[in-house]
Amino acid sequence: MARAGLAAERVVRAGAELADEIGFEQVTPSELARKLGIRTASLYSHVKNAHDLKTRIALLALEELADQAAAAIAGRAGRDALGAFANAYRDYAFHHPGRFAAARFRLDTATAAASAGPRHSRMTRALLRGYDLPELQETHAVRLLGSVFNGYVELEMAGSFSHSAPSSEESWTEILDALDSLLRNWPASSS
Amino acid sequence: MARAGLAAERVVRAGAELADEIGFEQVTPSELARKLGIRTASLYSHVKNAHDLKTRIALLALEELADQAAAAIAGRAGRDALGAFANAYRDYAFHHPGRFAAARFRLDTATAAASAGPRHSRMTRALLRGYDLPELQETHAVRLLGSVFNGYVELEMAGSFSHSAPSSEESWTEILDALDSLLRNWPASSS
DNA sequence: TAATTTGCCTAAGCCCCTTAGGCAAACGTA
DNA sequence: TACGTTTGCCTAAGGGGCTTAGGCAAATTA
Repeated sequence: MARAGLAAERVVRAGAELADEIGFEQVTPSELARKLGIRTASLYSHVKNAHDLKTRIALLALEELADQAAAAIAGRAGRDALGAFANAYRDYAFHHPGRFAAARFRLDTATAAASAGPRHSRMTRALLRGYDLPELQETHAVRLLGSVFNGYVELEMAGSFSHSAPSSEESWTEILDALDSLLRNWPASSS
Repeated sequence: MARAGLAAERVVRAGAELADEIGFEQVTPSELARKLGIRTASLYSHVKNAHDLKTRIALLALEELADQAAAAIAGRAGRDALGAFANAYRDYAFHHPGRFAAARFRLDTATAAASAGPRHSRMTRALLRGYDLPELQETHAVRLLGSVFNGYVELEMAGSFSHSAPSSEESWTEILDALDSLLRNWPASSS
């Protein structure tokens, strides 16, 4: 019999492409159907509804992003790994803005737990093992890095850094240097 | 004559409340009309369209946020000011999640330039004057702080930190300590 | 008081999301 | 090869949201 699932995956993949073309927010059943050259109603054999479509695109993006980040840090450590890891995020956002936005789509708890999300934290933890952080501080550092990567890329893509000198490129490098320095000299907890 | 503008402002204010109640994304002309007890079409005397409505709510939120941040740093310096400033953002997001999301709404260049956005950067710069950063590094630090505040609050509100120990509260304090430490020991540029 | 403006209304068009039910082609199996 | 099943798409239709056009009564100003 014709295998179900394959077609659904093609649809989701087309949705991801569409997201990069017109923005994740603008990805809707009708728009995707237009891209695929079929009637909107026909999409509902492959996807439950608009929310389900966005969720699947988000899951795809999270996987891709995790794969690229994993490849980036393989065989590296310290500032080298930090830069490669951070650039994996930033480059992915640059090349796939719609997918990157999708990766930030709010998933419900169960879906998030089954997604590649946890892989991202584990990789960040692995990255930090190259630094000598007090164990209790590691989670704080994970959260800081996640905040900076997400926050910086979001602001950059919103154009916040493009209307003033110095270039975003330069700030990015300096910020990575600063984070590297911070991780080497993490302050003792005051509490 | 009956003054125009007042009514529009009431409408926008109601829109901001609605955003806090149901989420900024869900704020639409029809939903707002329901809240106000009028017909959807009647809103169009006060607001140009759905996008205009969201833009106005965003501008309102940016102003409010800037006001609160300004009040928070008044008379403070160093780690004290850093904490007060950062908490102003985080508290605002906590008390007004919809408005906070609105403040991150993508404005077109002209609107953004006329918004309270630039005030935010100026305040961040003022904050940094309490630290002895090389002048060329100041912009990088501004961008770092913006990234961390935006990124952390977004991840926190998405629930990313609520399913694992330690508490987000604790991470927040430690991260502020870490940033304070970093600003006091900003690494010399390698380039 | 008279003219004007405001704020809301109904009507209507267009598009989107979603469900229901049908049909032809493709596929696996005998 | 021939049959039955599954798949992938279709049309039809309901419900709702966004938006424009045109009208009317109350409030405001002069």
